[in-house]
Amino acid sequence: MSPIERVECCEVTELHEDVLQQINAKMPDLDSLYDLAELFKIFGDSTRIRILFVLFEAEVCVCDLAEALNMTQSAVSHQLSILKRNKLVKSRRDGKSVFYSLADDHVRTIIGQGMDHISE
Amino acid sequence: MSPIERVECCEVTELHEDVLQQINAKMPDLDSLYDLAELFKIFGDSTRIRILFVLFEAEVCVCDLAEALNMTQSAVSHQLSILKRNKLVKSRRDGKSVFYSLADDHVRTIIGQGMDHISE
DNA sequence: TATTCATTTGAACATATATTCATATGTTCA
DNA sequence: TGAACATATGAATATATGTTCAAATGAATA
Repeated sequence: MSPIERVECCEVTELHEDVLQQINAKMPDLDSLYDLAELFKIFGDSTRIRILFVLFEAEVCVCDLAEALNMTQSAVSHQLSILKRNKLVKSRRDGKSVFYSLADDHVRTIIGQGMDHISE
Repeated sequence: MSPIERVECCEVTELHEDVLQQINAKMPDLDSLYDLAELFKIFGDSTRIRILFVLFEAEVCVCDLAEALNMTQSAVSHQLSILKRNKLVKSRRDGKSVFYSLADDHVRTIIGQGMDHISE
């Protein structure tokens, strides 16, 4: 029988041991938690948020996005590549222009929840 | 009557002008967009995500959190202060210990949506 | 095919942020 | 009151990340 590891904090052992075991049992695996953090990190930048809000309204080309956000086309393109790499937007080339749109409506849901939260 | 500003991109003017006006009309004010990004930024760190998952299960003290996450008490405390400052968790002192818990169930909803997304 | 337009990409830079370390604060109890 | 414990906090450090600049790629067209 393996020795029970001592919990060094709060001068308490068994009680905390119980709680910690229950917590560990329900905790998703570390990979999922990292993925989740990565997902939210994508939404955690105002440029990307603004891009997504534009795409809620219409499919637009890169230069229109730059115009709408009053940013350089390069900066916008960099952020679009992040959004695309994470499958939040998709793109379609039409002649010289590339048009971006939302990959799916999941994005709307997540941002909608966030809006609900900040408007209390 | 003010002159209509020229759109410099894609060699197109009126067509894009239309789209941009429609987009601007529906776009939330910049402050809200910044707040939204700030909110998601909080969730965009795996340490904070792990803390929140622990708090989904139980109200725990700082040293138990440090133990559960295998991190220093100081690092956990710093992250807790961020979560508290943004009203995602609340705290309660009991003797020498300080116990943290979720501020409200909105947090569960947001993280739940995120989990739905990453599990495709 | 040479030119122009739209976009992408890589490197450099500046800024933001997570953790560590040392120390301070707050609480209990002898 | 002094000692021990639990937590908080400030400064320093290392890393991550967003924007800019310059240059490359891709597509249309004269």
